[in-house]
Amino acid sequence: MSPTSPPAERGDRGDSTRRALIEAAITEFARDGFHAASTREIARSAEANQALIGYHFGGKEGLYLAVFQFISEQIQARVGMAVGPIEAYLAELQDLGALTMPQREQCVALLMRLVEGMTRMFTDPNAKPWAQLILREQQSPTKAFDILFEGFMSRYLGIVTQLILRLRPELSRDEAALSVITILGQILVFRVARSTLLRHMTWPDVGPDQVDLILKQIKANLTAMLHSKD
Amino acid sequence: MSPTSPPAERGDRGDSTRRALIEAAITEFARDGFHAASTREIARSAEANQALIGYHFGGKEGLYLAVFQFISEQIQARVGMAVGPIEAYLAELQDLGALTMPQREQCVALLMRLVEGMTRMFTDPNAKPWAQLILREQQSPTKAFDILFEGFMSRYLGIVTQLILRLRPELSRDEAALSVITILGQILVFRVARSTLLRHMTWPDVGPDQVDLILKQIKANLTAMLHSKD
DNA sequence: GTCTATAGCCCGATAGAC
DNA sequence: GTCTATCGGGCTATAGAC
Repeated sequence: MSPTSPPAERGDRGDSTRRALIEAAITEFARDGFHAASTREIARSAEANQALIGYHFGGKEGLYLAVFQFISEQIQARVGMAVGPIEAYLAELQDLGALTMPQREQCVALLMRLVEGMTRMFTDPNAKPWAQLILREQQSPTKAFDILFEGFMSRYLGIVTQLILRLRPELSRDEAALSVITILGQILVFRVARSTLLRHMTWPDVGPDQVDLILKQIKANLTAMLHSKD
Repeated sequence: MSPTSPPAERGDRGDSTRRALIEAAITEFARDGFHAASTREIARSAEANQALIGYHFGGKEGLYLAVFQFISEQIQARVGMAVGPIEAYLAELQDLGALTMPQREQCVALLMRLVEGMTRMFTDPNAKPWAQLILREQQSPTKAFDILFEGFMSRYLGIVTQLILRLRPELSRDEAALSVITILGQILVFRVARSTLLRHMTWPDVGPDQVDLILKQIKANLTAMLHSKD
């Protein structure tokens, strides 16, 4: 079955244990990283036996990878749904030349929706552990990073880049790709530099009202970037 | 003298040991975080005795804080130099109304220089351990984050915000402050999402040529933001 | 598939000689 | 200030009963 299947048998019991261990592990690994998490604490939090980590995942590292596999699947289910239709739409436009005005507006709308979705995902308090794990993995990538990149990042960045290229055809592929990274930066910063954000803005927290302000700012920047004449 | 002085005596020997331990600790703490670093390994790398960490810094945590004190001072020496004169210039402009064209151009030039300095600092391979430590501290801030924020972040963000406010007087203080965060994001992303960057751009590494491209992109975005009419 | 028990290792802190 | 030696504890992995 899946590459992380237990060596023997199938059954609800084992599955629910695996699931509980993964969910507990997400919290623990996110808190202070791989090394700071202990398998004892994960097992306690999952109300499972510590030895089962070895049995189901081969060890602490196997559990870590299973966590990323799980997260990647969850995000694909959440974001990937929107990506497919856009890829189809872009393929449709492919052979055509310059965009008509309605097509252009449609592309802008799609771009905004993608950016909004990603921003909401990264600012959602429920996704905090995911975000922390992903960010940590970026700075010293292990095999887990490949799972993430292949799982959803690659596709997401790809369609955003294509949309930018459509909207600013004078850009080279590299210029468009680089501008996508700066857009990503404007989204990530609200998770990455959260402490700086709160202190600089003197916000008590990032709640729904703050997310609205953040989205307004990012969208305004994006609009400005799309109208830029350099 | 300094708050982290050893409890007794003064001398070159102790100072150089302290310094060696701090520099070794920067590397070790940066690698995989506070918990993964071991005092034994730090001492070995500093060619000092492990027990001296307790003597000079009170323990592992004291050494961690001393590392951030050191980094904060280094960055202040590097960035702070530029900040003082700009603060003075902004104070000069304070009572005046709308900017004249040459004043406006001067403000844009100062802003660009600040952004370029920060970008170069964060992309400099030598600063990689600093950047890693700073970023980790943001996500689960300890006392060390206060050292950083008070040490240089606060002043830097303050003058950038003031420059933006001068250049776009129609913005509220909060709008200007938020746009500064998105600028910060465009700089940080090249460190934070380094793995994604390399894979997405298919760059082998971030060298001087890539930094030039990055700067060009960030400056173009900034220009677009400053000319935005919303 | 789940459990207990433990082997074997590395850790941070510190007492005490110099 | 620097060193050696060690204490006490937490860790992962695993053997073996059920």
